[in-house]
Order: sequence, then structure tokens, then C-alpha cells
Amino acid sequence: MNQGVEWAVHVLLSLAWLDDDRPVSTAAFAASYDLPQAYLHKQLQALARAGLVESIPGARGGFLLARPADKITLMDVVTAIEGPEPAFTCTEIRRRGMGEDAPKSAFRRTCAVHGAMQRAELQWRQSLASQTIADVKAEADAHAPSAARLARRAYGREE
Amino acid sequence: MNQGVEWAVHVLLSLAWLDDDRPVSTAAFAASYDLPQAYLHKQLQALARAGLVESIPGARGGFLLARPADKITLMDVVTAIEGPEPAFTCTEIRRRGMGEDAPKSAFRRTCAVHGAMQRAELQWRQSLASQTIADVKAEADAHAPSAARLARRAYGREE
DNA sequence: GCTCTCGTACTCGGATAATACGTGTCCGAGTAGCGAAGG
DNA sequence: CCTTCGCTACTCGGACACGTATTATCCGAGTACGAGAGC
Repeated sequence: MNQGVEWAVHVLLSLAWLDDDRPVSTAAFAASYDLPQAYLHKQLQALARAGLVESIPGARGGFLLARPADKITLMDVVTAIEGPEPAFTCTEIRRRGMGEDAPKSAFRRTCAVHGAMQRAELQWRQSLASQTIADVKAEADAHAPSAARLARRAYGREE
Repeated sequence: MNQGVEWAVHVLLSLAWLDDDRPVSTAAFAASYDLPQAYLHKQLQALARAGLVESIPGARGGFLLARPADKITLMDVVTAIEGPEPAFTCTEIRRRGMGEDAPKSAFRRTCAVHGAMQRAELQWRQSLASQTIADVKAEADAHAPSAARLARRAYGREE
């Protein structure tokens, strides 16, 4: 799994904590998390292309949530960063394993191996789709109530 | 996900279909599935190291199931090929995101992002662990009853 | 005819290259704010 | 003093290198079968 997924979730989480209309620049995020600015910027562009964040160009620009945090699922984030392709890809090698004279009717139904892997991946995707940024924020708040205030301070709010 | 996972499951499935004590060589599998022999051999070695198959050295050697097909889960196969490392790794970047003066008590509990991703991955792993090679075999048989016979013919059984 | 020995062919095992994707970086396009000049 | 113009600094956007992990390959160690010679 891409490193960028973790970064993206934390960035969205920070934006959810800030909860205002002032955009946050890549430089601010990079400084806050001590991450390579240029590469983090690449990930943020992916989030913008996927419509998860809105990008404000120009000076004093940056990124802000494109929709409420409870409307952004972790599945959205993973898809934005990793792409929509499934992790397991079936190449239908079963067709070559049975000899040339195997009846085509034997392959009408989905490959059983493919089906099994797909079921597992579906469980993963459903779990990701059932958890929103707002949920993660709520859990983090429950673990450490000071988190929201610390986040706002880290980005220059409430000086 | 590694290509080798698909190959490995199909190989184990074929061994389950054959269901005898005569080992099958890498060359036989590669010829049957039309796969690069040397690379497939590498994957089979991983299965052998993980204890899923038993390797018979020397002429007329090859591989056979190390235990019954209903005792080999898809999780075992994925772990053998991909390794035991979790797909998502938490680098605890939250600690850097809150400023230096953040109280350590705020990080006693697990990172919420990590927890959320872990839950999804656990669903995936549980689904993989709940499905055995025997289950996949049963499903494939249900889809196409001729599969077992075709497999035995492909490996020189029942000539 | 039987047995022992040697040779050959075959297969596993690990060490070794080539390639693709994830990682990291750079520079150009565009915008907002600030300052100075003019009215 | 107010308005307008221009400049500078800052930020997004996409195009360009690098490193690591997956993909792919090769050669050596070991074993079983078979042929041949010897008894």
C-alpha cells in the first residue's frame, strides 16, 4: 500500500479539525508532518483530481475539504491515491491449465480463485467504505480530546 | 498484489484435484499454465518454505501438498507469497503533526487512522483465512463438474 | 541370469540480472496582496 | 486622500529523475532411473 494513503488521511483529518474556509498549503502540511513537500504535493493533487479536496490556486491558496468529513470515506481516499484497480487481478490462467480441448462451457461461471479473492477484497472495501473521515476524527477525539486544539494550533489558528 | 499469488492458488488447486502421491514438477505446471518456468519455480519455493507444499528433490521429483487441502487457507497462500507484513504501515506521523509540546498522553491509544485501516485489513485477512483450497475446489467443481477430470488429464493421470 | 556400478538426465535450491512502479524533485502558470504613482 | 497600476511573492499544476521491489533468469547440488559390465 502506498505511503501516500496514510499522509492523505492525516491531511484530510487535519482539514476536518480546522473546520474553516481558510485553505491550507502543501508547505504548511509538509512542515507540520515533516514530510517531503514536493511528494506530499503530488498526493494532494491526486486528492484534488478525485474531488475530495478543493484546490485554491495562487498566493494564500491551498486545499480545503470539498465536502463534509462525514461524506468522505476511507475507500474514497484509497481509491484517489492507489487508483481504482483491484489488488488481485485474474488472468484466467485456468483456461490454459485444462488442455486445449476443454469445453468452453466449463468457464462460463467466474473463476473460483478469482471469486474467492474478490470476496476477501470486497470485505476490505466495504470496511473502508463504512468508515468516514468524520468517524476517524471522532475516534481520535475520544482517544485524546486535546487533538483538535493541537491541530488548530499547529496550523496557526487560535494563536 | 503479486502475480505469484494467483499462480500459487491455481497450483495448489491442481494438486488438490490430482489427489495422489506422485509429485508434480515445476516444468509440468509451467507447461500446463503456459507460465515462465523459472519464475513459477521461485513461487513454488516460497510455498515450500512456508510449509504448504512438500518438495521432492531429484529426478521424478516435484511438489505435492504438505497437508490436506481443507487445512490450507488462502491467507496461508498470500502470506507465503507476499510475506507477513501488513499492507498498511503506520509511521506515526501524527506525533509530528501536533507540534513539539503535545502531551505524550495524547498518543497512548492507537493512532485512529492506523486503527481504521487495520480494521479493514483484518476483514480482508479473516475472509482469506475462512476460505480453504478445498472450498475453492468445491466451488470450481460446482461451476464445472468436469474440472477435476480435465486437471488429471492435463497432468498425465488417466491417460 | 542376476547384481553391482557407473553414467545420464531430470528436478529442486539459491544466487544473479532486467524491468516497472512507487518515491522524490524540479520548474512553469496563475493569483492575491502590497506598494507606489497619479488624479 | 482615494484610486489605479504594476510588481513581487507565493501556491497549484504537470513534467522530469531516482530507488526499491517485483519480475524474470541462470547455474550448481542432489537424486532416480537405466544401461552396461562383471560374477
